[in-house]
Amino acid sequence: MTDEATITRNVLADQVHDYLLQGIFSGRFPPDSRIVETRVARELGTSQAPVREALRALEVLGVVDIEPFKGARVRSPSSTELIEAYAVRTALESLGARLGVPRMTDADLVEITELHDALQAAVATGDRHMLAERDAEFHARILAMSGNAMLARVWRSLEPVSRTYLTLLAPNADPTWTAGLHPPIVRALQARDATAVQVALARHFEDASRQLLSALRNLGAKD
Amino acid sequence: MTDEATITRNVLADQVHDYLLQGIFSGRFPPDSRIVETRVARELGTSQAPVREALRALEVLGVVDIEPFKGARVRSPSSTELIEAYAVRTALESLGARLGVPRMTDADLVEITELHDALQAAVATGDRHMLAERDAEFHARILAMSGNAMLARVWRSLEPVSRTYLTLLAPNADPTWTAGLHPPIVRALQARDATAVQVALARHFEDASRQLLSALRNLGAKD
DNA sequence: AGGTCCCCTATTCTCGATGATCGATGATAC
DNA sequence: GTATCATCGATCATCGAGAATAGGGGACCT
Repeated sequence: MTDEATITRNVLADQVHDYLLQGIFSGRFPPDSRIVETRVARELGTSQAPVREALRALEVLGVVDIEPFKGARVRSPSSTELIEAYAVRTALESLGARLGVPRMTDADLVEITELHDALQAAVATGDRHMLAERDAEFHARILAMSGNAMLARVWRSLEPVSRTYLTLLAPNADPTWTAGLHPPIVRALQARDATAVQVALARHFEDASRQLLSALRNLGAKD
Repeated sequence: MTDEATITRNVLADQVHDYLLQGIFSGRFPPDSRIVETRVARELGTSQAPVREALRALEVLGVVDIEPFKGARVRSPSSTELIEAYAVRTALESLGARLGVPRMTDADLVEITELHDALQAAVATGDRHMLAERDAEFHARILAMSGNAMLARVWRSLEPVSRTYLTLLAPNADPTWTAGLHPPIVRALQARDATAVQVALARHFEDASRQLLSALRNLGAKD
């Protein structure tokens, strides 16, 4: 999975793809901002073609929106969309837990605990960008245990939307509330209790949705 | 959703995209066969660029596989992948039912019943291509009721994989078994019993997986 | 005979240029 | 003063050609 990624990186379009994706996550390309093909091409010293290919891939991924002859702009997920994505994520992770817990090795458990510690450390620093990354890693690791590659792929396709939330809307919210959501999940995993994990995930989702809604309300709902 | 599709059709890349997708579904491009950019371009009277963009989109969709400097070939999902996809599909549809049944109108119910009739008619004719289409429509309609656009989108991204199965592996199996899977779902919907729908869907999944496995075994498992 | 290297072909990948389309700006008519 | 229309700059969409790469077949060496 990872080695494949390092091999595939001889193609400009892929590099541009990563560049843009990272740029979007880091806030360099904020939501709703335009991405001008020629500008990016000049910026990276390439021609338009690879940029166009990358943009088209990003469109399918749901990260940007392309209108013919008008160009690409970064999608800014509406509040409903964010909550919808969270609901789907939870359903997927719940399936992941049901499949994964019976297969979970001790090594898995150690790794997840470590990732959880890293997540908590990120919460402590208050660095939202890193927090989003750690959060993604933690959940992805749980998904990976399921052994269902398709599940991981689908979840991954959903992740950019959720991440946008954490990096862009969270500035108005207190990130420390995230801290409390994950320990129950870890405890349930340590007990190897799949049902408990599912319950913990459901609570995670409910709390996150609630927080999300109130954060959006404070922001002045534009959707 | 549909109007957007008709608007976007002034761009060659999109037309090529549809052309290829249809070609794959119809068996014109069988699994594992190469798709040569220059050939398709000549075939359609365009240059390579739009073809490349279309292929890249199809790759993200999971329909084709692109290896750098080696080209694109139609993905032939392995049996494990198919079953994985089915599991994910079921989880998504289960969520869809839980969200959708409480919102279901009488008109929804009528439409679903009609789609179910159409599905049964397709079973009767034995036309596998049409059967795949009707099956997709039926399930998509249930998903749509949830009102969760993100859920529909994710499900849609998974659909090509499942459809490949019905059109390409089913030749060896008897398609009539599909007929028995759906009436329980419809009945549960008519009773507006979300839990019953979820149970019916779970059964649908189990039966489909079992059929799939035995069909693959007869075919000589290559995965 | 077996293995290694090199060349040759098919195809991908990239580029720079050209045509097509949009949105805004300003001119004209009423 | 307002509404309609032509024009212009910016940007997208497409093209055709040229460099880069993989895979296969033959010549050469051992």
